[in-house]
Amino acid sequence: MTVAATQPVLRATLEDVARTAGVSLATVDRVVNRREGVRAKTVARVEAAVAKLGYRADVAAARLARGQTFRLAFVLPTGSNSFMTNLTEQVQRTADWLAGQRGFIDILHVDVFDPDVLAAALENLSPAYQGVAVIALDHPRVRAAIDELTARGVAVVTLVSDAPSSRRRHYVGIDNPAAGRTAATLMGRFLTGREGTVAVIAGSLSLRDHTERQFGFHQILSSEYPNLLALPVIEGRDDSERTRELTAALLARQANLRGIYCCGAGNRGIADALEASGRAREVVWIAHELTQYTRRFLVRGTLDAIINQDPGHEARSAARVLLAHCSGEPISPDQERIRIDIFLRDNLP
Amino acid sequence: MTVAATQPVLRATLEDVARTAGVSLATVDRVVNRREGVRAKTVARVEAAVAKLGYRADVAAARLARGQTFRLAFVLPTGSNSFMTNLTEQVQRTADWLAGQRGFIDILHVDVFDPDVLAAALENLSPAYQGVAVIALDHPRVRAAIDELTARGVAVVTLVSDAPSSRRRHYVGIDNPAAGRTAATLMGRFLTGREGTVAVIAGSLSLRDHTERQFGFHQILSSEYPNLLALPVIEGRDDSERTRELTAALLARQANLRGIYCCGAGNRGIADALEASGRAREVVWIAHELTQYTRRFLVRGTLDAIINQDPGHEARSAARVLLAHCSGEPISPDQERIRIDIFLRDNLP
DNA sequence: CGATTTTTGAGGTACGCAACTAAAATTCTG
DNA sequence: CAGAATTTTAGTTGCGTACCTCAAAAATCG
Repeated sequence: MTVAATQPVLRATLEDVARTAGVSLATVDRVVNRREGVRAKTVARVEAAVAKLGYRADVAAARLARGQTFRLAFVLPTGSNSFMTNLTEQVQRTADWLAGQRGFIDILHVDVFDPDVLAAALENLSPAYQGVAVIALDHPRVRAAIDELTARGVAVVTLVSDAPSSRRRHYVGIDNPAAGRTAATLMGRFLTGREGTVAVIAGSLSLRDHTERQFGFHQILSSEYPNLLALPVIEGRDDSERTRELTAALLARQANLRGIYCCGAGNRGIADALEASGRAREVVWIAHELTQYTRRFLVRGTLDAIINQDPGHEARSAARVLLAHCSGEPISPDQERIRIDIFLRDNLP
Repeated sequence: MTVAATQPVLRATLEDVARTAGVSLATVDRVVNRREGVRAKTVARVEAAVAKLGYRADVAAARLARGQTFRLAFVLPTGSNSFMTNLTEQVQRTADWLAGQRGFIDILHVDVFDPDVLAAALENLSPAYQGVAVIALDHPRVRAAIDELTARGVAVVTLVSDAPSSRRRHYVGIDNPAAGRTAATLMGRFLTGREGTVAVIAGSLSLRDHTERQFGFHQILSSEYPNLLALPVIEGRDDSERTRELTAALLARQANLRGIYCCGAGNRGIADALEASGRAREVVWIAHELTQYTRRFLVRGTLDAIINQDPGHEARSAARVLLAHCSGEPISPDQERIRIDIFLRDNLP
């Protein structure tokens, strides 16, 4: 049996470092916090002592001493679908957690789908916020609003939906073209050896994430699965009833429909239409976001796979990134990358 | 635009609560930390003040004041495969992070596959540790060692591989039968409409996680996909060369082999054999754990899907759970559940 | 060399909480 | 009802760090 990395039971403090380096506490403080006014020679002595003792600042003590607090704003959509409801709940949880860490999150409900309303909300944001997470729209006015916030020194991250050309510091969300490609691969492989058409249903073509998913989906489907023909995109406007009607019409019209990829919301409508048609088992249906409804459809076998982004991860990641930016700490891109989850009936959490 | 949950910019402190309740700091402390020796009437007064001011303890200050440190041991396998190497690295990272939080992790390298060696390591563990994470074996002696640690007041969590009948406090890892079922569903659906045999390659039948995966795999394959016949399990002993030979023999023997499910390690051997046979594209291969090798095979198209458990999540989760147990805090099961990831070429992180 | 600048030391305060001791208030006992 | 026993409360200290001031020491310069 070998033991690695055995650490001292008692952690070294700043004072220990000062003693072993033969300097005062103030000097150690200057070196550790990279303040100026210390000779290179002394710096080296102190750093040697730090290395020797394995000194690491106690984050609890540091935070307490610094005493800074953070105010963050999360701009989320009003009302809206199950995914957004979940996201809001997760942001609320994150807020509860952050409250113990000197961070405060205010949730602002805005009609994020109207660029003018969203931009106005960002423009009129209280200057009390050091960080903002926003479900963005890739629209000139919104971009301008984000850029202005950034210029004012406010850290901005986009959440779920990006505005890539803006000066936001970070995007917290999945790679949507890749999500679309993932859906296409699943669709193609689940339909190996079968010929026919595949329908693509989006919420709206003006939503960047939806168009990106479609793009990825079409890219793979057309290049890898020539047996499947993608039909023109249907806009369901994320509305269940409208989506149900459109799906029902589609099923009536397309006898050789083999699959449906829904890259937006309104899944309840698709389930209704599919189950009413009696072709639920035969048609491969792939949708986005794990919700109470999609979960049920998946278990029942109507839905074949769910592409998911974890709203809990997204909320926590956004908060972590904003906090890191506010306190000048680095972030580890690895841990903040939001994964594209695939859920089948068998690996549901 | 509506704003929710606006919080005070300045957080209320214990002193604020004491002032508004008209009692001393010490009394508030007793109430908040549920110590005895406070009249019911006073308790009510304090709690009213807490509620009114929205008081939340500052975790940084609390940790500092408490001043307790934690020592955790992670018992990991010596040498071993890519997954275990990744896991070790992630545990090391977690240790670095914890060092700033008054927690110390020692990594103990042990031959975890030998029940006697593992049990002995656990039995001889220094009493300095308040928590232990161990890649367990479900073996009487190991169980007994875990139970004794628990009896001694040490928090034990099993990592990756469980010992369900022991008194471990928690299992940090995936649901292995579900992982096997997930693999079977992917296999079955990728092979829709084709008939033939499917090989199952395990590391060793004495490893609980491997047998559980097989169980789940067979369960679904036999009930849902009668077109596919599972061959008797091959033991590759997690060794690439041995696995290569076995796979090559298998390919030579079974002309109608349609799929390979490898629920252990040794994937490099499978890739070699498959690619040498020229049937890499035709045979559906599903494996576990995303490593530098499996990633390459997936991108190349030799491997069709990876079932993964995130070692970073597992390391952090184990540390969080142990810490929570040590300081008597509750854990949120939701966040600590390790997901079964499915990776295709398109959603690789 | 003295004057000036740079570097260092010593000491202090504050952060918000936990844990301890001592004192006050209450209840109980004879 | 006094005095002891007990419960309840107040007051204090210390955790490890950040940040500040002021003076002393050292180095640099003209």
